[in-house]
Amino acid sequence: MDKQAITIYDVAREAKVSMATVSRVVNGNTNVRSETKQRVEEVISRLGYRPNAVARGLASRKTTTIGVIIPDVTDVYFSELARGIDDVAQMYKYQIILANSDESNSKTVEVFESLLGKQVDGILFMGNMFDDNIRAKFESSNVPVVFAGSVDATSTEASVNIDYVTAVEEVTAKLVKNKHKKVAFVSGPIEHSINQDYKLVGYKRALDAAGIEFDESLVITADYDYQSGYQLGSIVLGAKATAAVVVDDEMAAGLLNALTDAGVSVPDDFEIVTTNNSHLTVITRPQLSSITQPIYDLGAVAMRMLTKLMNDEELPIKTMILPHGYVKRGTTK
Amino acid sequence: MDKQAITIYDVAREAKVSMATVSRVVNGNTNVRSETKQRVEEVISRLGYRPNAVARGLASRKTTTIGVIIPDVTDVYFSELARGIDDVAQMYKYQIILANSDESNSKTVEVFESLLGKQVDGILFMGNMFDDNIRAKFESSNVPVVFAGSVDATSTEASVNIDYVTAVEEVTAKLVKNKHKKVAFVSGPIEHSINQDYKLVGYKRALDAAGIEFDESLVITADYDYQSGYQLGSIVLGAKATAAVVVDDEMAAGLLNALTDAGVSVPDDFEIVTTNNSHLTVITRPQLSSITQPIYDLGAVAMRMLTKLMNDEELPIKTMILPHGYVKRGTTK
DNA sequence: CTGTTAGCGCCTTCAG
DNA sequence: CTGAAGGCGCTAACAG
Repeated sequence: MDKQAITIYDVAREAKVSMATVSRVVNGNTNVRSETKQRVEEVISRLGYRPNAVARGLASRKTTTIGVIIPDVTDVYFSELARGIDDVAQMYKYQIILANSDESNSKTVEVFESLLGKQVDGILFMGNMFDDNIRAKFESSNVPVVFAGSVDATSTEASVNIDYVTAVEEVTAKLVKNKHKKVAFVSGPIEHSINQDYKLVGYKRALDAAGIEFDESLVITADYDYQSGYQLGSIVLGAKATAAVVVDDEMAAGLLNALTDAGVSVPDDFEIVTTNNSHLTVITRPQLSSITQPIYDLGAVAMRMLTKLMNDEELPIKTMILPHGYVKRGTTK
Repeated sequence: MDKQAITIYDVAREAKVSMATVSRVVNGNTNVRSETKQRVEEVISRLGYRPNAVARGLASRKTTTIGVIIPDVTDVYFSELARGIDDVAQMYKYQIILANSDESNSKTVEVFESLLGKQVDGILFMGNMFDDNIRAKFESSNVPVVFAGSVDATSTEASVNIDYVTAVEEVTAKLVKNKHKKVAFVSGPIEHSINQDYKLVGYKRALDAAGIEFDESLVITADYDYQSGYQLGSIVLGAKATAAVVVDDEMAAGLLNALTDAGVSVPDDFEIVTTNNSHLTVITRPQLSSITQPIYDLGAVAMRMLTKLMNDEELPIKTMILPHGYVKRGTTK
């Protein structure tokens, strides 16, 4: 009861050619007389021959498989990225091995190693947590890696992102312009490079530009989920903030509902801007104003870059910045 | 610039043993003197040897890789299932090749074939769309397949689900008990077996039990997303329904907001029950009452079943039914 | 245009 | 307990 009943040999015998010829037609090599090619193709479909990708991978040293490291498929932001990745991967005939890392360094190392063992042709990395150990492993491995919707200030890998600094700076400026003196920066774990080295920097720049002094107590962090956001409600209020830039839609939804439940009227008494423009932003009442970013495209472009890298092509630009925007909804005035 | 610098031969030479011995220690074969075993292990870690899974797969005919067919990673229901799958897969040292099908028959066939080509040891299928063609392919393939959170009334594959019929019957009964004569059944595509052969059946049973005649015009279908749900608002109202059982949380959120925006007060003038109890149910205002189901566990158990199948163990029960429940929130009285 | 011949890196009998 | 040898199914020169 083998997975594989018939092999290239069976086809060769049946078509009265050598296995090399069968291999040629299967791989679209043009050096085959169209007559024999047709004969082979006929036998292939008659026998239902399906090339064994494992054997092919061993012989050719290419698996047409890439590894995708994702913090959590369950996160809407990352799953949208993954969708973009998968669509262009399928387009280029690559399969995807997906592995959740939970943003844990040890798990990341583990799945990375196992991906290398599987001889993937490339790796797409999503996540914002790495230590020097991981960075070193990435750089010393011989497979191309590209970061999708994820940044590491000190990494030299290729990546696709938006300009997080400017995006956050812009929305913070909007809030400041609306006369808010105390704008909270509601963030995920501050040790994540994307928060510390990018979004927070944008936030500070806007404050600077407006001559507002940075206040550490307005930087409020928690996990990227609804419950955490909800629990932050009282903390944000306690800090006397009257507006907030939130780095995650789930958190923003939680914060919004907490404020509403506490009798704070949004946007009249408090304004909120979130960053990912996921479908959540439209489900909450009022709907969430948000930075917009082409999440799907981030994934798609990253995958496209990876195909080039795997094809030993040079990348004109290693760090790709896609355009962002802003959509005003009900949580801002 | 090979992916694989050092092979089993290198280790063998360095440790002054044959490659067979190295293979034995790598595979945990006990027939190795502990002394030589240690020597080999020392060399392995010193050289940083990492077994080539592709070569191993070719030689052993096992890839420790499974295929996961998912309608759309972006869907919260399925991504939660996928998370359960991945977690126990990692536990059993299996890798996952993920492929989106978009519930399209042609795409499903395509990814299924490509998964077989990759010599996966098993396949986990999520989705509710299949024609006889796919069914036949599943059944004639030599790799085990299990359905996770997905049903096909005429399939003989192993599967893990909840009792959709009863679950929907129960909540419909609740609504009927609240004096509603016209309860809408808001469904995804009715050609999906899960809707047609399960949930709709439960809905009808509850009606029957209450002596209410089934009214075709109260079966309202659309796509499984927020926008579709929102657009259904006027249709549901047009059908004079005063309550609805909705088969998808995104749709339910859309319907809820549409009704609210139309000035219909939920739950006073209209009651809604949804089915997946995803985090969306808690974000909407009022919060959505919902059937509860152990989505993560559905995936986890399905993966566990698959490991048994791949291990040629018999399954005591082919169709696993996990318990469901109900949580009352703000959209019901 | 087609066939022959080596491997790819590892597992797995079969001897010893 | 250990080594030798033959594949697994396919690709990739190399001849012809």
